[in-house]
Amino acid sequence: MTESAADRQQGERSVVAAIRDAIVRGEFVPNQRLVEADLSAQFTASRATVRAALIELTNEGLVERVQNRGARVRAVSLEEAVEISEVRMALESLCAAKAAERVTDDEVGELRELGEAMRAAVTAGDVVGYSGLNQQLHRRVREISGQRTAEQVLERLRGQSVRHQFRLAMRPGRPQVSLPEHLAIIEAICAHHSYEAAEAARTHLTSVIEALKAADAAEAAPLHA
Amino acid sequence: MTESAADRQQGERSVVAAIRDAIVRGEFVPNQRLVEADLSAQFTASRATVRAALIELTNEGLVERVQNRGARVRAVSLEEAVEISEVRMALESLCAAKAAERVTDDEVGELRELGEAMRAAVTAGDVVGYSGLNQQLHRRVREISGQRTAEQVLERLRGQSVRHQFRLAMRPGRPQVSLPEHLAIIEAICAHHSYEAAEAARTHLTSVIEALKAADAAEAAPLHA
DNA sequence: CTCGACAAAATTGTCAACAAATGGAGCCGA
DNA sequence: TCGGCTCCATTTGTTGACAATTTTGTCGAG
Repeated sequence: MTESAADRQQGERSVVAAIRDAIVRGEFVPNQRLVEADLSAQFTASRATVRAALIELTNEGLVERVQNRGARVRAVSLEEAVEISEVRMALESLCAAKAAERVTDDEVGELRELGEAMRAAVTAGDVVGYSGLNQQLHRRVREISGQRTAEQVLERLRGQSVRHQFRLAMRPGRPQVSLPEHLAIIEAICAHHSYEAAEAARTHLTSVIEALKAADAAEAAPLHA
Repeated sequence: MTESAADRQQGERSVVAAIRDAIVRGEFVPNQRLVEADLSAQFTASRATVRAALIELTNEGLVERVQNRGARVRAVSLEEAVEISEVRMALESLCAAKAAERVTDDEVGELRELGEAMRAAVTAGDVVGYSGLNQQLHRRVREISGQRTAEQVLERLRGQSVRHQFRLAMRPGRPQVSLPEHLAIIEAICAHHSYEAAEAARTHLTSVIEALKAADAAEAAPLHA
């Protein structure tokens, strides 16, 4: 059951992808030990291949490795999630500003469509769909910025915080808060206002950080069910 | 001769360090092919160990790897160096702001001493010493900020751009320009002025970017020797 | 019953050999 | 001479086995 779709292709690349998927999808929970022999059997790859994959995932920040003590799924604390969001704030505002300078007419149309789709998803109460569009928007802005260094860093950080992001998206009322922030980013970029775009990105990430803290506080005191 | 200091210890960790050192020190030049068997012989480690090291260095951005075609030292173009500096601008200003909020009295003394040492090095014309103090300052600011996520990202980027940084430091007149910028960062942090600290960091990195472009343009036209 | 030493099991680190893929040299034919 | 083909040398990808290390379990002394 666990070999969802990635164990038929072989090779290190696919093993990396398979383990990453398992972690991101929550199949492997935080702090779970990742024993090389077990993974080797589960993904029908040699131990060396698994080992290489674990090294790669370690540098992506998804796995923790200690000498002679093996690897485990890295657990990102609230504190770390906030740190990650702060770095994202710095880098996404940079990307938003650059995107506002470089965006083409075609891309303006594309972004506006994305914005409309997001608005529709929120109206329809489609939380999962909105979450996907959300990621799509952030990725597209990074791509348009042409800042590949920032893009790579942000992509890495996304993997680490995806669990917190998902939890956030599920909180009632959250989409209604983030939607106008996203639309503000889109409008600033489409209007080629780089300073405003950066500021809108900052505002959005500040809101994310606040929501992260609030969500954690709420879940730490589950006395209202 | 090439086994400077890292071939007596054994293990993957030391091989990683040894190869990284060789790249950073310029022993391995950009685009040089890194054949696993050769490295294996040079560092007296097995090929598997070398392979693991190359994977790790790939994720650090020092090495490029293509399937079935091996690894080579990654060459960072001027364009990429500028991108890296832009990301550094975003993150170091974040760290400077945080450092200004959290700096202790002891650390204030330490930073001021560092500043004096830098001033002395410039006065004495000790370019290499100044370069070292420079790195020390940037690292210390990152540490004081307590932003470990940003710290890790910046450390990775430093490795990639160290060659460009070094070239910059060697340009005549450069220390005289960057010294006051560094002192401004120090003063803002020591005064607990977070906004000014961030601004000073921005100013400094902007200057770095300008100098990078200028240095490249000058070296592209070497008609004055 | 607790603590420490010792032994056994599990797990990672390392190695050498084999299989597959790539790039180029040389050859053949037009 | 040039284009394309085959074959070969080089290099990477993968596998299984072995060595070193850590952790766990057990036993006995106090």
